[in-house]
Amino acid sequence: MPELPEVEVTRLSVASRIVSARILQTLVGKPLRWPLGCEPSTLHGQQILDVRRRGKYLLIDLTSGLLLVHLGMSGSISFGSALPPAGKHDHFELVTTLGTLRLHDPRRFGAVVFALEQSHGSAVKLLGRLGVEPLTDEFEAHAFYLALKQKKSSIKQVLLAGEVVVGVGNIYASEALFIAGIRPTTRADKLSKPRATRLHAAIRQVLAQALAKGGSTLRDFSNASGEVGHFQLEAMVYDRAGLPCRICNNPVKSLRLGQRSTFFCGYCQKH
DNA sequence: CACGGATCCTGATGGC
DNA sequence: TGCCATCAGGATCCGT
Repeated sequence: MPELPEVEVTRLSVASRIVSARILQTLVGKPLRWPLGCEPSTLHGQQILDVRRRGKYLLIDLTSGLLLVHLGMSGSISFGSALPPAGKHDHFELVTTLGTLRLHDPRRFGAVVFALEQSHGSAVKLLGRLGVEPLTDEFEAHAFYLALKQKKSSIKQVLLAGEVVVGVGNIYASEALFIAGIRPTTRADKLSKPRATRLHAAIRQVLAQALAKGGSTLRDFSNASGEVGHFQLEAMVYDRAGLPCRICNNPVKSLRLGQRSTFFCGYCQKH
C-alpha cells in the first residue's frame, strides 16, 4: 500500500534511468481509476524530461505535457529493458528507448492521466487541493497548528484527507498519532499548540524513517527494480489490535474511523 | 461550506 | 477447484 515513502522510493529508483528516454509505444490494459485523457499516440515520440513527485502522485514531465501516475492501493511500477511478459494485472506500459515502464495494479485503484499543461486541464485538478509536502520546509509547525484549527473532524481523518498535509496514509496516520500521544478521534481543532507541534514532528519522523528504510510499509512493497524492502517497519500500533502496546503493554485498541481501520493505545494516547 | 458516507476493484482470509 | 461474506485501501463524488 503505497504511501508517500513508497512513491518516493519508486521515483528514486526510476527517475535517473528513464530521464531523456523517448517514448516508442504505449500499451493500455484494463481501465484504471481514470481514463488516460489522450490518445496513446499523443505520447509517442515524446521525450521524458523529469520524474517528480507531488503527494502520492508521480509526475512524468514530457516534451509537451505530463503524465500523472498514481499507484492507488495495490499499484507498483517496474522499469527495465527485459521485463517478463505482461501479466493480467499489468495495465499500462510505456515502451521507451531506455526500457519499459510498467504499472502493475491488481485492484486498479491506480491511474495514469495525461495533462497537456501543468497549469491547465482536468488532470491537474487532481493536484489542486493537495496540502503541503511533509518532508520539506513548507511543512511548518505553527502553520500546521493553524490549519488544524480550521478542521472540525477527527485528527486522523484530517491527516488522511491530504488537504493540510499530503502523503500520510492509513498506516502512517495511526503510527504518527501514537508517537505524538494523540487519540485518532480527537477533533483537529481541539489540539493545543504543543500537541500539534508534537504531531508535526511525529509525521516527519515516521515518513522520513520509512523513506530511509526503502519505503517499507508493513505489507509487501518492491521498488521499480523489483527489490523488496527487507527492512520491514516495526509498527507500534497498526494492525496490532489486542496485542500489547510496545510501550505500556496494555492491549492495542482498534476502531473504524471514516471507514478506515484505526489503531491506538488507550493509555499512551490521550484526547 | 464542511463534513461523512458510498464507491470503485480484486486478492486474501476465515467461517461454515 | 467449495462457497460465500468480509476486509483492505486512496481519493472523488454526492448527499446532508
